[in-house]
Amino acid sequence: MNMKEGASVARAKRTSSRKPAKAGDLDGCPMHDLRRKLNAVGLRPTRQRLRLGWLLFGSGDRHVTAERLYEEALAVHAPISLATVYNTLNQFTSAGLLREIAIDGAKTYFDTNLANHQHFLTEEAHLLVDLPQQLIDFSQLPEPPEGMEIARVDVVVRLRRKQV
Amino acid sequence: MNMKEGASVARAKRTSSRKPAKAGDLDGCPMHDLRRKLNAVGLRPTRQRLRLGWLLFGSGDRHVTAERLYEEALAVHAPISLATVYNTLNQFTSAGLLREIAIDGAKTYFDTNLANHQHFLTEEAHLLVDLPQQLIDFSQLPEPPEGMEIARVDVVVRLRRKQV
DNA sequence: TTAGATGCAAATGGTTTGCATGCGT
DNA sequence: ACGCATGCAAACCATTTGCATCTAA
Repeated sequence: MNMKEGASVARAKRTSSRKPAKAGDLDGCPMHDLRRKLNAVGLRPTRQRLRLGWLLFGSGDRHVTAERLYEEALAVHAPISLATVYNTLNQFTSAGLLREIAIDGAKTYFDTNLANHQHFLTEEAHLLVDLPQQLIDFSQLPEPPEGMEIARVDVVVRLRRKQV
Repeated sequence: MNMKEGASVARAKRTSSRKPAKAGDLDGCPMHDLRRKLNAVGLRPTRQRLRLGWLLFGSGDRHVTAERLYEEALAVHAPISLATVYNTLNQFTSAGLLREIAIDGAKTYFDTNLANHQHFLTEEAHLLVDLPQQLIDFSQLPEPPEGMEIARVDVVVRLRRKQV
């Protein structure tokens, strides 16, 4: 069973070049990483979760809404129900694979970048971009009330078109 | 016309004592301030707007949802339609009397504190509290992209019950 | 008198859920 | 085969809107 993974391993044999290619290949294989990632958090690697995972984690950091991801899946002929997109995003989030971003208003964004960072938000386009640097000096966070601790700090820098 | 403002000017003549008790009456009078506040932004001081304004601005800084405000109005026997609460909150906000707070998830909060400040958010209770101090060193805000400027920076410090 | 405000109910839009069917193990 | 996962449609919930009625100026 699972010929595909076998095949991928077989083909993984390249030899030359500086990068530790051989072993790296498997680790670098998106699909393989994905299966591992899902297994690690106890989610079965189903067709739909792999599709979405591929879209989400396939290339750099992303900020997506459920709707957007749904459209992308359609676009690459990987149909999936919108409800499943929502369910999957929520599962990924509570499994710690994604992070929900605090934006007021209607839509919820999901971020594949789990590191501590902040965002630019352009108000019209509703486009989110990671901030290049840390804005907060966490050493001066205020004391939380008795019995509470700081779970996390959300920062959104709202941009508007410059008035001339 | 506008006898009321005339009257206020007349009575505003206070002379003695540190705590201008008697005269303070008018300036301190919530209803009077409210009418002035509404006039200043071009909103007619209707019964409903005065009711809500009284609840909102009557005592210190507040963080409310539309639903909550609606219940409060009922509680003080100042009935008002929920739709009107929403409309009024939005009007107050675009008039600059309130500020919308960026919280992810369902509900929208409105803040009577217009000064630049940040918030604690307790995750279960969904209770918002002003932070006592500025967290951000605004001198180190990153350059916004070409043609954009920073409209504002939202900060939410999420609290959770301390794990023992 | 009349433009603007209100209330109700219906519409909206994002998200969730119930349940029958499908699929991974 | 078993149990979790999926898809669809209906349910949900906060918020908005259309329209007839009311009210402040």
